[in-house]
Amino acid sequence: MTEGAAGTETAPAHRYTAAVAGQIERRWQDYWADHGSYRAPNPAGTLAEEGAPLPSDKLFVQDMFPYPSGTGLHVGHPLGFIGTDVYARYHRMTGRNVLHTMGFDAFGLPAEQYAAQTGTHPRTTTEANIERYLQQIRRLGLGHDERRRIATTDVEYYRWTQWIFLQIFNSYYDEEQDRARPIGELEKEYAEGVRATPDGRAWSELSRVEQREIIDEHRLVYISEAPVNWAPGLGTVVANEEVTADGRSDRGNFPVFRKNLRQWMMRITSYADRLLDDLDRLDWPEKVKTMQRNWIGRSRGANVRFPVDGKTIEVFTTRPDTLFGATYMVLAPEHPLVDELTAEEWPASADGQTAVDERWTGGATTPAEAVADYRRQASRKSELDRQESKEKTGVFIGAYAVNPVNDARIPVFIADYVLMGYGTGAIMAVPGQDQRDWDFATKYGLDIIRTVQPAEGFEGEAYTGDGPAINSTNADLSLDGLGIEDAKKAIVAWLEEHRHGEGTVQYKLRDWLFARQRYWGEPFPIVYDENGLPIALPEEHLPVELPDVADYAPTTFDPDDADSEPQPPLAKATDWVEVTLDLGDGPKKYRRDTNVMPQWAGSCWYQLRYIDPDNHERFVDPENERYWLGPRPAEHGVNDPGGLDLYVGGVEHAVLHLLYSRFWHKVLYDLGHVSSEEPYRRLYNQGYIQAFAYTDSRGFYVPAEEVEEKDGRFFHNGEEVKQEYGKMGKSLKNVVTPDEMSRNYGADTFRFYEMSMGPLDDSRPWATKDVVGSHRFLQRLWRLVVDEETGEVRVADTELTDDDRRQLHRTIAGVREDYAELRFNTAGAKLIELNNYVTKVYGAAAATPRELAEPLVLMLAPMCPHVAEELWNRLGHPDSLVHGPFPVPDEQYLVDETVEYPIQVNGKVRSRVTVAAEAGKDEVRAAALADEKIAALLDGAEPRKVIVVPGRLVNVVR
RNA sequence: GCCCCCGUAGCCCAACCGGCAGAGGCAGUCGACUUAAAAUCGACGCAGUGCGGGUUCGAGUCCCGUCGGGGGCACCA
Repeated sequence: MTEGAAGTETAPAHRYTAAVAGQIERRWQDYWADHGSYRAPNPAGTLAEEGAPLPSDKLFVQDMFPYPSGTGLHVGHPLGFIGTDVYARYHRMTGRNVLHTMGFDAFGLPAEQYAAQTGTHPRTTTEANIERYLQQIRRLGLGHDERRRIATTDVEYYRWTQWIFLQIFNSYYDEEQDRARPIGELEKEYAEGVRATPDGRAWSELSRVEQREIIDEHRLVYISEAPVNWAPGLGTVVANEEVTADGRSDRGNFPVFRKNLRQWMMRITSYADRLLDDLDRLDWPEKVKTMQRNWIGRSRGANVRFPVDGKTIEVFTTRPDTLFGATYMVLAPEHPLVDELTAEEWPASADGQTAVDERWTGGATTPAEAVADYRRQASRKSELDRQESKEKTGVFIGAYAVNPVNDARIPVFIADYVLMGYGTGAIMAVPGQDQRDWDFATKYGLDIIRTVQPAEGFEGEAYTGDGPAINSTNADLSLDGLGIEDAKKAIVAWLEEHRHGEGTVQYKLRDWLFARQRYWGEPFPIVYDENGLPIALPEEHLPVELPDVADYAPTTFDPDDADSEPQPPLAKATDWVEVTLDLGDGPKKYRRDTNVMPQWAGSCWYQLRYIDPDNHERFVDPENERYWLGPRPAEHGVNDPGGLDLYVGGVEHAVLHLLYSRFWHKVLYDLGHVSSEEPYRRLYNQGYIQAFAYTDSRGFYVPAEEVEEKDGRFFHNGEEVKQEYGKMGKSLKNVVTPDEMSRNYGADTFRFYEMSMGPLDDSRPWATKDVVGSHRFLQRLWRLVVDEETGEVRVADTELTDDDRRQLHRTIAGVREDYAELRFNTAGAKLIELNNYVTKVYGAAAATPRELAEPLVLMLAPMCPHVAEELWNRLGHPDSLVHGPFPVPDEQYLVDETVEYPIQVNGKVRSRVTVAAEAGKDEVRAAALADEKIAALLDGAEPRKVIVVPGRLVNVVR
């Protein structure tokens, strides 16, 4: 009993309030830091622990690399971080060696742009932002191994990024062995004559420059004069993956132009098959796998060559079986053969009698004029126009090709529905089986020949379904009657035999444009010699440090000025660019490469550096890599590629980061530097926390926290406002920060709330008003252990009832399963349920049984580590619970002695009967039928059927 | 246009292999404490699972159609 209420105007002195939570949280955060509680020992190197046996059971959990933005975090940002922390903590408590840390992807545009505006060095801004970011996440009590923090901007880190670049640069893809090999082995093959030079001369007869040029063509990193995506408004080129569907830059939303420039490329296409096929070995969301599959875009088909006036048009088709139905051809307007093939004047039409169809000429008097006009029109169309209007257009170029299967003369067109960037930039058009070709053919009056018999009742136009081939016979080949697959095999064999083509595979995936004309990124470890050839710096010249420059920004241009040329900031650092080095043949003058790597570079391999963050000899010690990332077939199956045990992040990186990272990892694997074939065995996409925003009648945002709801309408200062749903952001005036949540409720409450809002992979709206529920739960739990008035521990060693044990062990079993399956919302609900039970039974009693209180505290620990530590400590345990124990369920309390069966009659519950748990089907059936309500309903009639589902229910069908 | 995911109570969400629609939280109502209020504590479930069909003894769960929301791809030959 508490004494009289006099003077208790405030809350009891020892209640779990935000202030108490704050003290506890800081105290335990200091304790963990002082004790290095989250340090995960390595097998070898500086982070190995002498004398202590290393658990073979390990877990490597990682969050996607955050960019330390200067604007600070809102409550949505840490969702995944807390999720991984809970998961990591649970496993750490069960005795596993858990590696969890967090670093920063710190190169990138914002710091550079800020530098350009203010003159502050990007490093200064970046470091300040990282510090700010760390303050925010430290307040949340994330159990990171602080020794393993890295930032991509650390010279010691990017030194190894450059080193990996050199590994890739110094490699080529051996198609026979299907793996990357050191470039030196290729050179040896040339030198020994195992491999022939392009022009057949002996290797030794070639000049050094010639030799280098041949070698350079095989490297996995190469310079190419190729169409790249130039964004004048950004002042840099960007990768294909960074261009949106409407032809703008992912970042900044500037127009992007295709332009031929000399640029660094990475030969990711060599890995297309492996990147695609190995998806099957990964435990990833299907959605992400599908996106990668689509991006790689493998299609199997054939290349077919069509003769035209002594020249040849080569096309790629996935439907070589329809070759007999090819009635015309189309080249992309920018196809290099167009100029060569365009006729002097319009020929007579195919039958040689009449003039050429006037629909084909675009009204021009000569084919050259038609082509020029059409090209002009096509180039004026933006990407967006092209997509919006799918109306087919094109012109005849006055030439006829010959279909190799039947010698038919078929007209050649140019049309912008054929893209230069895919396949060979030319197609054979088969209107009978392709809707695009059908549309074009009907518009221009071209022949349509069906070569697949449409299914019965087919009423569409082009028929793309399966069916027997028809109209597909020549002198020595007939496909007629064959299904699509068999017809493909037959025609490909025929094409190969007659040298008209061959089976082949095409990919949408292009090589990775790897250079950016910016300042705040990793410099290339490359110099150019007097011949202008790139030379990889030897390892001992690393790191190549970023020089200081006066002006951090690349020259940007009018976003629409397609003719501008990139001018990188590093080019202005002439003292740095012009360098004298001794690369083995005496000091010579060289010119440094002035590009920097794209931001993706640093995040391609950070999981490897987390493993061995201060290894100065290697980027990662092989023994440590094998321990943390190596394949574990015994646990994950014979196909296990290895990699992180859990990687959590947003789905927006589905293609870019995750594809690049896999690519680098595979190169490192091929070269023998890592034992794992994939970086991320298991991937999980957390959802997004979104928020409501409100606009007033003028369309301006009003502070969301000041809006009141009444009867489904919303008011701000009495004025009705409109509700919107979406992102959290300063401009939307709806930002809620983790800092204010920690201040108002404590970090543990915030963590618990975030986890209990719903499944981790769901997106959902933030609701500050709901947080109080989580806070009340922790208060109630606290109250079971600590007397709010006196602060004394109110736990005693009393005996539990059977009911207590059943409740407890059922909870333990359920919570363990939920934690292991990342179902933190239901784990939380089970803890609340148990807590409510204990409160009900012992809340008013003198004391809470220790046997209930302790497991409850331990099970809470992954989600609310601070308050759990505090209570565990007050319960008399001097050691931290970071490493457990975690309660284990006692099987005997998981089974009930009796089971209550609902009895349905025709599917509707009519009665209930309780029988012994071990009762057989017949006993349950008998008990059900003996029930008076059921007997009454049956009214003496024999039931038609009685279904007994053991442990579930009985259904009586009458 | 094509493909994928999701629609359960006023709101956020549970519900295993098809087996009693409700675990948990918010809000609400009632009660206790209080001079009062807040805080706290206790009690109370209002929907039949977006809609229409189908399969089944039985459907939130499986199938078909449809509507709504979210996402991906988009002339890829």
